[in-house]
Amino acid sequence: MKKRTTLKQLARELDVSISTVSKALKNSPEISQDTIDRVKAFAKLLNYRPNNIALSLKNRKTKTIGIIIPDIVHHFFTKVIKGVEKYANSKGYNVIVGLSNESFSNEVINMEMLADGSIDGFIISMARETMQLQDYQHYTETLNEEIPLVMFDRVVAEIPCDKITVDDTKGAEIAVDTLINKGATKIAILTTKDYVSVGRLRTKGYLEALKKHGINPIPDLILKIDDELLYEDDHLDVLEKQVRELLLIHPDVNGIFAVNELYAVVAMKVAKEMGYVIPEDLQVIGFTDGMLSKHATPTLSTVSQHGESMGAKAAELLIQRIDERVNDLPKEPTKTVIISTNLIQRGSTK
Amino acid sequence: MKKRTTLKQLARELDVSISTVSKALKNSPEISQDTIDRVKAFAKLLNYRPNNIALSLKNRKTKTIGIIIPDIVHHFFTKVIKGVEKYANSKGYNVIVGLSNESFSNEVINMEMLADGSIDGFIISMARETMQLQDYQHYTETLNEEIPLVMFDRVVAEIPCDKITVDDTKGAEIAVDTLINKGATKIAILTTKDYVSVGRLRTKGYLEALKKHGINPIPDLILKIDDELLYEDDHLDVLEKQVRELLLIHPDVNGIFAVNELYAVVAMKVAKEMGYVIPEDLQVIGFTDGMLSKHATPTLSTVSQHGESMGAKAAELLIQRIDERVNDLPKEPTKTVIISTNLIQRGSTK
DNA sequence: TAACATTACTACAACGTTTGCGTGTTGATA
DNA sequence: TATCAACACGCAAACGTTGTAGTAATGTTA
Repeated sequence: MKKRTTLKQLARELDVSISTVSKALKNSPEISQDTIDRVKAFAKLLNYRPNNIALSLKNRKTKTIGIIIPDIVHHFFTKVIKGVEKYANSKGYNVIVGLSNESFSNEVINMEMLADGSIDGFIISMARETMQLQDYQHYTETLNEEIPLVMFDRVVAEIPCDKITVDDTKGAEIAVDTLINKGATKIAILTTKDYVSVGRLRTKGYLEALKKHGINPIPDLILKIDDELLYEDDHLDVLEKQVRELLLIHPDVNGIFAVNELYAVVAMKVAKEMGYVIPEDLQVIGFTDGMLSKHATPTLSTVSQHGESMGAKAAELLIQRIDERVNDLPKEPTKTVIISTNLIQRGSTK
Repeated sequence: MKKRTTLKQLARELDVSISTVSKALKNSPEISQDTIDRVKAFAKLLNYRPNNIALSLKNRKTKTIGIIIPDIVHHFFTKVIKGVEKYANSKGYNVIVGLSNESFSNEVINMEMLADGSIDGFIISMARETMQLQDYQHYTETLNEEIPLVMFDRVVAEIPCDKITVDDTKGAEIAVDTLINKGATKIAILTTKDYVSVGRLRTKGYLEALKKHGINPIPDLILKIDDELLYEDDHLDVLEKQVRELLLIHPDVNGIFAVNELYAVVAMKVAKEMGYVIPEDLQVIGFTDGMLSKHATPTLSTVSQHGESMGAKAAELLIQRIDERVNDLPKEPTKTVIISTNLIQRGSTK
C-alpha cells in the first residue's frame, strides 16, 4: 500500500528535522524565509496534505458531527440533514450519518459506533421503537461521557440536552383553526399512536382548536394509525381502509387534518375515489411540506416545518456545546429552541 | 474537559503496565487469567472504550467511507445512501455524507476535506456542474493518492474507477416500447440537457425504441429541459410552460416518457388541466420509483432504478478495493456493474 | 573580549493504541 | 545446585502531528 506523504518524508528528503518542516508549513517566524520557501515548494511537489487523523488524536477533536435519524428516505429528515451539512461545513465540520431505521437496537449500535471518538457530538431524532420502549440509557450514557447531544423533532423531556422542535401543537391548532374558518364543521384527524411525540402534540393542537370554536371532539374522528413501517413501501392499505371506513360512517366529514403529508395524500386519494370533491366537499391540510404536498392533486395545503432551519439551528447549538466543552467554558443551561411553523395554503383548502 | 478513560488510566490504577491492560482486554494468552479478570472488571467499571482515532492512526484506516452526492433531498440518492449504509454498517464501516449541491466547487471542497485521511474511500455521483465543466482533476488526484473511488449513476468514462450504473438506455427503451405496445403512436420525451449522462442515455433508449418500431423521431417531441435548480423548490413553471406548448402544437401526442418522476408528474398535471384523460388519451411513464410515482393521481408507471441495490453494490465494490489496497493484493481491473431496471406498471398506462 | 541577544534550527514529549521482544520470577528437571 | 522452560509481565517503537524547550552558531554590546 502506497503511503501518503508525511512530514517525516519531507524532512528526510530536505535534510531538516520534522519540526522544521511542520513549522515552515505554518509560516512560523522561527524558520527562515529561505527554508520556508524550500519546504513549501517541495511539499507542493509531493502534494503533501496533513493527516487529519493524527490531528484529531492530538487535538482530541475530530471536527465531525454525527447525525442519527430514523429514516433517510424521508423528505423532512433529508431537509434537516441538508441544514446540518450547510452549517457544519461552513464551520469546517463534516457530517457522518447514522440510520436507526426506527429500531432501538440500531440506534444504540450506531451511537456506540460513533461515540468511540469518531465524532465530537450528536444530532439525533429518536427512533420510534426507542420512544415506545422509553429506554434512554444510551442517551444518558453519552451525556455522561460529556459528548454533546442535540435532539430534534422527536424529543423527550427526560433527556437533559439541547432540543430543537417545531411548535407541533400550535402548528396543528392553526391548521385546524384555518379549516374551521374556511367552513369545515366536522373535522377528522389522522394521527399516530401517542408514543410518537409529534403525533401526540399535533393531536393536542387539533383538540385545542376544536375547543376554541366550541366544537365537541368526536372520538370516532380521531384516527390513531399504527405507523410501523408505514414509509416502507406498501403498508398503506391499512390506512386507506381506515379512512374509507371513517368516511363511510361519517360521510358528512368536511375537513381532515393529517399529521404528515403521506396520510393527507392517502386520505385525499380515498376521498376522491369515494366521490368527494376537494376542497369543495372536503378540505384537507397536512403536516410537513415535502414533494408530495407540492405535487399531489389537488396540491396539498400543509404546515411547513422548515426542516432545513431546524438542521442548521441544531448544528449551531451543537457546535456551541462542542466549543464549550473543548475550551472548558462554563456550561450554559440546556435550551429548547422552537422553530415556528407556517401554513402553506394550496389547492386542498378553499 | 473531562477526558475519556484510557489504557493509561486503567494501568495506573491497577498498577500494571499499559501493555498488560491492552493485552488483558484482548484475552492475550500472555496474561494470567487472574489479571485478565481484574482488568476487565475495572475497565467495565470505568466503562472504558478504545479510542477509535488512535486505532485509525495506527492501522492507517478509518473504517469510514465517504459518499458525495449532488443533493440529498432526492428520493433516489436517499435510497442509495440507505443501501450504502446497510452494507457498510454490516462490515463495520461508518458513512460520512458530503453534499455537492450540484456545484463543482462544493464537490471539490468536499472531496478534499475528506481525502485528508478521514475516509478510506469514496462513493460518488457527479455534480451537474462538474459534468458540464468536464473537469475531473479532483477525481484523478484522488485516484493518484490511491484512495479507492466508486462512481454511481452519473458516471463518466474518462475516470478509471469502478462504476455502478443503471442500464439507462435499456430501461428507457423498454418504457417506450411498452408505451408503443399499449397503443401509443406519438410519443414525446421529457429529458435533460445532454451533458447529464443519464438524460443522454435515456434519450438514446427512447430513440432506439422508436426506431425498432419504425417510428420516425420528431425533434419537436424531444424536450431537453434545462434542469438547473429544478429540484430547488419552484422552478417548475418553465417546465410546465414547455409541456403546455408542446401539447398545444401536438395535441395528438398520446404517450410521454419522462426521464425522472418529477417531470412525469408535472406533465400529468399539465395534461390533466388541458383536458387529457390519463391513461386513456395519454399514457405516461417516468423514471425513478419514488414517493411521487406512488402517490400521484393517477399513480405513475415508472422505471425502477433499485437505488438501494446500487448503494449496496457500490459499498461492496468499494470495500473490496479498500481491502485490496490495505492488504496489498494485486489490483483487479476496474469494473462497471450495471443494475437492471424494471418497469412498474401503475395507473398512468393502460 | 566576556556576556548576552538573536537567529535558525533540532530534540523530545505527547495524543492512545498495538505488538514483538526482552526479562525477571517461578518450578521442574538432570 | 546449575540449567532451562514456562509464565506473566514490562519496555519501547510506531502511526503523524504540534509545541515547548533546548542548542549551536552567529552578531551585538559594554
